Amino acid sequence: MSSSLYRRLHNIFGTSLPTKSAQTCNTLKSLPTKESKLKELVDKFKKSSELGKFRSKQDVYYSTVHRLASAKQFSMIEDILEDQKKYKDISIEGFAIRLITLYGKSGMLDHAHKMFDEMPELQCERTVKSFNALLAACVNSKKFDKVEGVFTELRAKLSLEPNVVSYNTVIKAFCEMGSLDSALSWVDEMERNGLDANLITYNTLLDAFYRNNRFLDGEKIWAMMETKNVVPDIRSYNAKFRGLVFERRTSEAVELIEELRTKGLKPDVLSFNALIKSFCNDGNIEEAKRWYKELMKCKCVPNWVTFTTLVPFLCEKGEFDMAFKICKKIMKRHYPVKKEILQLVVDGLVKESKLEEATELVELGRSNSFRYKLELCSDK
DNA sequence: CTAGGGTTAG
Repeated sequence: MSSSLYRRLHNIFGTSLPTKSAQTCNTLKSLPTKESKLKELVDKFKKSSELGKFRSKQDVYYSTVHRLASAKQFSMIEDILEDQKKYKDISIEGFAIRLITLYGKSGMLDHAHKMFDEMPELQCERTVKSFNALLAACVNSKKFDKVEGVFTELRAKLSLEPNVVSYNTVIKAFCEMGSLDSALSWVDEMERNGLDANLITYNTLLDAFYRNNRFLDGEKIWAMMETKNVVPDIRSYNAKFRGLVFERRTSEAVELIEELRTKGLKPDVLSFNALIKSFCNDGNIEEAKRWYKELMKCKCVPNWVTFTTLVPFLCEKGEFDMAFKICKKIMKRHYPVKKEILQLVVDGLVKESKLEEATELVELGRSNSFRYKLELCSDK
């Protein structure tokens, strides 16, 4: 192998020493730290918030807060969200809900709760929707054990009537805690209050039961749906696929594809991923490949999971050409890719002296890092 | 603008 290719392969996987120029950069220039860059972002965000049009862009709020949360800059999140309370929008419930949701997704449940408590003094009406946003904030912040308390306390104190969404959120919390039987008893509770479980309720339960390897109970939920005339959708089927794959019942998974098709549903990426995984488990590469092709034929988009299940298996079987093709497809969609898997493919291609392909993958890997796009002040 | 359900991880 040429030495320059070798060096490039090692650079991309980070196993070589930093280059001279990088060292110089770090020592002499003292690059702006991540925090100071984010601080800049915070200031820009607060300045932009003065514009009413900016405040209506909720996706910018979500992406900015998400970026700060993944950098663990929680005080910056507090900074930009508390700053929003001075605008008249805060008396619109939808805007307050946005802040509650953002705090919840950032794991800041106390802040979400405080926001909810402050709504009356901010002249903002509270309905069951903001109540539900607070319940969801418990779930999103993974403080699942807080849900029940918030539910009972607020129902008593504010005499808000919970609806299906409220119950579904509580049920989700119990599912996440693995308390599946409590989740079921909340379905009863909800029905005692005159509310019917809907498709979302059932899908939440199906997902939890099959995921916890309680296949027979999953089947019981499925039967309940039928008696209540709730029509399963592709998510219901995908939950069942997970159960079948876990139980290594590959042929039944194949039959399930046929079944959902007769019901007028279309399998999606998750369905195909399940089939691919099942055949990989069985060591059946031909069928795994066939289902990948079927996925492509159905105009589904292979994703991170497709990649992670299929590519290592292809490498194991020495099918580096197909592994290469799939890697290219995935990386062009800018999914962050596990570099250990990429390494397997590159090693295989190098072993087969397919240096051009190996180089191409390495180059793609270099540009594969996730890029954050944000256009602040784009509406000035 | 407004609340609830899917694989990873950003």
